[in-house]
This record gives sequence, structure tokens and C-alpha cells, in this order.
Amino acid sequence: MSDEAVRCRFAPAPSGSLHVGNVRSALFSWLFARHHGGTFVLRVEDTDASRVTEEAVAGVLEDLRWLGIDHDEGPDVGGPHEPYRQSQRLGIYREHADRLLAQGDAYRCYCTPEELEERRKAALAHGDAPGYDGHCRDLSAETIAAREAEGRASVVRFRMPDREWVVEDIVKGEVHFAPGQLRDFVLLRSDGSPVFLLAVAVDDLLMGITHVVRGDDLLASAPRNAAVIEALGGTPPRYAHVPQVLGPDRHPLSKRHGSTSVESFREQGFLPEAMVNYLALLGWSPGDDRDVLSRDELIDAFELERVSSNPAAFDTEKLTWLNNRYIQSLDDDDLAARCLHFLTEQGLMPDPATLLAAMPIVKERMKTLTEAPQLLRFLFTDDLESNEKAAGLIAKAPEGYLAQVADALEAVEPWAAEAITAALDALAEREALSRTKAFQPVRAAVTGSNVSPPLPESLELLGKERTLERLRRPPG
RNA sequence: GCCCCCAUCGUCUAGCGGCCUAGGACGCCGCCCUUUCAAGGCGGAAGCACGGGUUCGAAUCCCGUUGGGGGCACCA
Repeated sequence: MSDEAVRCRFAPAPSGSLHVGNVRSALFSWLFARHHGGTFVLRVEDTDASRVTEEAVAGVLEDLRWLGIDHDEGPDVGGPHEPYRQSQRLGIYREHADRLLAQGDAYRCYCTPEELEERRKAALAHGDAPGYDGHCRDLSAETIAAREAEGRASVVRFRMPDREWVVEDIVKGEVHFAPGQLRDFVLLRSDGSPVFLLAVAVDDLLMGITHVVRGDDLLASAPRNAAVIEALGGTPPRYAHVPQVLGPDRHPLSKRHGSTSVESFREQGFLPEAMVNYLALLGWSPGDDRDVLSRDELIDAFELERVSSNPAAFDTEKLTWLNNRYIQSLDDDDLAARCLHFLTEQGLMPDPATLLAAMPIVKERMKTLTEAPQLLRFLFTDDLESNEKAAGLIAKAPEGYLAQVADALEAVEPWAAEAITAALDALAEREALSRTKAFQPVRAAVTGSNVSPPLPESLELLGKERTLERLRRPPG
């Protein structure tokens, strides 16, 4: 296998924002391609065109862009195998179905859905497999002519070679399918539209895909995909079926576990770097003790052989920890830029210079970007309201203490954290107060909260004038 | 019903026959630091699903049981 030859793809059905489980498959596929210096193709599986909207396609593109999972070929950037949307390739699928029909690798099936359902039930009742029974597999020419004459609708079915199939899966190993287990499946619906199994096989073949990385719910369709490709004279790609991503209850992650879309994580203030790092570690490990890996380190270390074959549960706690690690590692201006959206979303209008200057004191206490507003609110609005604990702290402060603090601070020059600390400490000593007792009422009066970034630094950022004003007239 | 996949601390994992008195990370607990909250440092509790084999030796190999998951569509 020459590295140059590696061609991987991600083929999502566009349903708005991507689900993190699908994204992990995409990530593994992408990491593999990038590791080998190969090509990554994005193909949109929108054959079920009825429910596909342009916004949904745009959503998928945006999710991938945000995560930094870039593609070399796709509906938006083009490429040598256009088009990259299955809805625009319908004619291609039909041609290939016709070829299979002409070769005898496919046949027309005249069974109605009702008949199929009936026989399925009967088979189940007998304890047989519920799959297609091959009813129309070898119809005589007369029967076919008769069916056509009565104008009966038909689907095109693939004649699955009745032999053992072995998938050499990169993560699952050799998977055997006994003869008779894989039934003849539909290629073209009665309305002429292609079914997933045909479209995927044709596209993977035509687009020269060498490695298919996808969820293991598709494991059983691998031999079917391979059979179609072989019938078409091609060589099937290598397959790597990665286990499903589970929710905390160990059931496959789904909507009922809450927000599982990339978009929702983004809205919850997670960084794409953290998402990528976390997802990569979900079912894969570099083989050493590293758990914080940059994009380049991931690409460098990734190998499909190290992907675990057992399903992993999604753990938001660890994602959150990683997110904080990445927040701490960002440059101040970068972090400030990322916080901006979450601040304005809460109606705050941050002054750029102050925002930038505030980053050092908030970065290690911000787990997600959504925490920026509560941490920084006191700086960007004078419309503060004390929370319950803050109100209590102010009420319990010694009589006239806040006014004394204001007076002491008024003399501080220059207005910097160090000098502020000194002034505060001097007063505390005079009043025989511990730092906690001395600082907390001030914190409450100035920030409206019992919790805030370090006090002297906060006051410095707020400025002398606003600090004194709040001490003399604490927020209600 | 039949077929397939999976099984190491609560979670993600390292382990691919002796290096394992099973390592790391998140979370949890305790201590330290400390102006709140975090961050950080140190320490701790916590696991090879079960039963048979194979072998001098098994978390590692084989079989079975149990438990979870997936598939068997004119869905993808």
C-alpha cells in the first residue's frame, strides 16, 4: 500500500449539525488519510432527497470547518470525481444498475411490499431469517413477460453470490458471513431511485476510495458493498468499522441523551481543539501515556490498527477537563476573541483592551467559554445585581467597612494590583480582619458576587473610579 | 428466531504468555497552596464479568456461560 494511494471519505447524510458519533468516524477517517498523506473526500449522501435542505448541507460543512477536518474533494470544492452529492448522481447509479442487470448480477423483482411483508412474517413464524427469500431470483422469461405485460412495478435486486464472504476488517479482524446469510437486496426502488447499498458501492468504486472508515452498524453491509463492487469489476476498499459511541447509559448515543450535535457543543463553549482531542481518544490511544495531543501529534500518531474494537461511552467530564486545558493554553488575544461571542450573547459590550487584559486572570477558571460572562460581567456593565451570598457578605461586613475601604483605596497610586493589595492588607490589619473577611465584602460590593477572579487584579481592571463608586454604593 | 460484534478501575484506556503486587487519564476522597472560585502540587480508594481448558506460567490463547450492542427493509 503506497501512502500516496490512500483515499478516504466521509459520507454523511445531511441532517443539520453532525452527531458526535459520526464526527468521530469522520475524524478517524481524516486522521488516517492525513497520517498517510492521502486524500480526504467529502460526499453528501442525500439520495433521500425529500428531507434534505440546503441548510442541512451547509450545517455539515460548517461543523467540519469548525473542527478543522478539511477535505480535498467535495461538493463545495469540487474535484476529479464530481459531482459529490448523491442526489446529482442518480443517472450514474441507474447506469450501473443497468449494467448489473445486463450481466445477470441483478434481476427484476416483482414482489409487492405487502407480499414481502407477509412472507417475512411467515418466515419469522417458522424460525427462519426474515430477509428476502429469493422469490423472483430465477423467474422464467414467460413469467417476466407476463409481469411486465400486466404493468407490475418492479425493483432491481442484486444477485448476492451464494458463498461465504469474509471481510478483512482493520479494526474487527476477519469477519465471516456464512453462505445464505446475505440475501439479495434492493439496488433500485420501483421509482428508479437508488438505495444506499448501490450508491455507496458505485461511489466508492468510482471515486477510488481505498479505505472506508465508518460505524460498525454498517459492518454487515460491507460484504454487500464489496460484492457489488466486484460485480462491477472493481476491487473493494479496505474496511475499518469503528464501534458506536455510547451515552452514559451505555446505549448508542442519540438525541435522547440530550444535545449530541457538534453545534450544541460549540454553543456550550467547547473548543474545537478539545473536541478533536477528546474524540480521538474515544476508542483510540497513542499507545503511550499522552492524553493531550495537538492536531499534528494526532495525525502523526494515528493508526487504525490501534482503534479499539469495543464501544466507548462519551464522557462530558473528561471533555470539559480537556477544554479547560486548551483554554489555558490559548494566547490571550485568541481566547479573548473566542469569548467575545459569548459575552455579547449575554448583552455585554466588552471594551477590547479590558477584555484582553482580563484573560490571564480568568483562563484557568473557565471550563467552557459560556462561563466568560459570569466571570467578567462586573467589568462590562454597571448594571449589577448582587446575588444572595454577596448581599449577605455586604450585610455582615463591619459597620462602615466598605466606606473605609473606599477611602483607603482612594489614595492608591498608581492603580495597580500590587498597590491595591497593600492598601487592602493595611486596612485589614488595622481592623484585625483575616484576608478572607477583609476581601469578601469588597468582592461582593464590587462584583456583585461571592465568587470572582482574584480581587486586586479585578479592581485594577475595573478602574479606580468605578471601584470607589461601587464601594460607596454597593449594587442592590 | 437467526447472524455478527464486544467484555481491564464509575468512565476513557495501556497491556498483544512471564517486565502485572495490573500502568496512565477524567471523575471521586484527603492533604498542601490560598482573598472567593478555580488552577496547581502531593497522596488515596477503585478494575482483569463468570466457568472450564491449553501452558512450567494467563488480563493476555481456546471453548462455553452471562451480560451489553448491532444487523436481518423499496432506511441509511
